[in-house]
Amino acid sequence: MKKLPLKFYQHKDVLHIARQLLGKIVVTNIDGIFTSGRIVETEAYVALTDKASHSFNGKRTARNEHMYAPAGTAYVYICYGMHQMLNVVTNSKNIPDAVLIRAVEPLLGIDDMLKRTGKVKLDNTLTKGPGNVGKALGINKSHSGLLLLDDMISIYEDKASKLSDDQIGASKRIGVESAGADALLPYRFYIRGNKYVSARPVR
DNA sequence: CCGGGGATTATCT
DNA sequence: GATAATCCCCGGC
Repeated sequence: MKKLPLKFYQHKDVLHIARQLLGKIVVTNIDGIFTSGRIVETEAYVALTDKASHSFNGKRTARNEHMYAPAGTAYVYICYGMHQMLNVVTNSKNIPDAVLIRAVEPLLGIDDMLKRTGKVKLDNTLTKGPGNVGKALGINKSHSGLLLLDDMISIYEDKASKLSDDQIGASKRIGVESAGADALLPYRFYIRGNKYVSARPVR
């Protein structure tokens, strides 16, 4: 396996990247512990025009600063005071497009992921939903700003698992009701039938 | 299986 | 002081 190149993240269409990230492998190497998972659900946040994005209308604060970093940077923030949310920054420097990693299918280091989450046995709740992804992979806010080509958090291409269009579903995003009309945009992507996907597709 | 509500605190106004 | 890109548990069917 090889890491996704910067060029992958520099694509101008964040929706395209959100779809292409499905099936890719996230690997973390944190405090000497390797864990990994296959991405099965993502959401795109579109620079400037998207009311659901932290960077809507060019908003820029200490929290979302890394959304303005170059493509291929990790943006990690805390949600509801406790959940560490992993995002991939795309497009180019100062264009705050990002993709939220909403769910993965656990691969390596399942025992360590169980320890981190305090769970006793593997089931679909281990890495279902963005808060659980961050917790299981050992990701926290201090990792925001790291380049995904470094070794702490990286994403690999898995040539063995190419997805066809009919394996990919789309829906409105989750938990962004306050974004008004933008909450209805079909910016959420998932692998159909995968049990780690965080919610049922909305019709 | 599904919906409601509490937990918990960084962040922004 | 209010809100939040969530999660878990509980009760009802």
